Amino acid sequence: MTTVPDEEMFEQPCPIRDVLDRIGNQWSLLILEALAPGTLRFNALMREIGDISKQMLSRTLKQLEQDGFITRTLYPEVPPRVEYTLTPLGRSFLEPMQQLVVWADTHHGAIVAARTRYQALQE
Amino acid sequence: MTTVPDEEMFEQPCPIRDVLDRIGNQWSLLILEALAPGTLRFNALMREIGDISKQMLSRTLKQLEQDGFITRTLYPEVPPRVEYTLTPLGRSFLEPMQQLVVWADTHHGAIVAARTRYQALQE
DNA sequence: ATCTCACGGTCTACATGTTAGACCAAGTTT
DNA sequence: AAACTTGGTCTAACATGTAGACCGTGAGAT
Repeated sequence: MTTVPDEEMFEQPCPIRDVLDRIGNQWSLLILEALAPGTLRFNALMREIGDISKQMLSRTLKQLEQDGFITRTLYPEVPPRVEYTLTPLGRSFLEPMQQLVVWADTHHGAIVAARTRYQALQE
Repeated sequence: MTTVPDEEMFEQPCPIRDVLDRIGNQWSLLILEALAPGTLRFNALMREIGDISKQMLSRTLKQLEQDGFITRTLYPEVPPRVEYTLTPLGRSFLEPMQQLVVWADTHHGAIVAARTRYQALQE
């Protein structure tokens, strides 16, 4: 399973997989959402998200910067000020993501209901 | 950080968070996508996805079933046959998800370019 | 003048999540 | 009768995520 059988060598960058692996995780999505209203500083982001560790915030921000979703601006003051802002690419991603958020909001009730139903069947 | 300051007690099920925590991960998204064309059996799903472990597939499927995205049908034959199918809820999720896939496909080039640019700035 | 806090991180030890692979029971193929 | 198939579960190794200490500088409180 580490080595893919020769028959299906789709290890060549499948764009969907590549992108989904990056943004398809709680933190990236949440950070992007937090940045949607506007620029935020590191600690402000942390407060906004609430339960992310510094390390994961730092690491995920670095990834998002690498992939061109956000820019990182360091103002060499003291104490240091670092601002994170969505790039046009990042902002363009907000649209499909909003669809997702709307879907989540709309169908949340159905999901909770499904869970309850499932629970009931378990006894 | 374990205990949220009293001021911002949004521990009440934020629907977006709740839903995103579940489907906001590689495997859920990938399984849902694999199931989009139609019903699949356990091992077929594993082959389709390619690099998921049995345990994670099993666990994620159980979650998706709980949340009402898919149904699990066991045919008591031997060897056992188990089929996974999207529910209407699951199918309705495909739409915002497709938007995301289209976005990924469209902007993949830009992301790769951003990575290259970032790499170049590092030396 | 010293004590403490804020800033944006990094580092380390621990906790949790994920993986590969053995194992299961029973029927079908070799 | 030995081996393979099915859909999983279990375990031990490994990868990832967490909390919390720590850093240096400057400002405000004592």
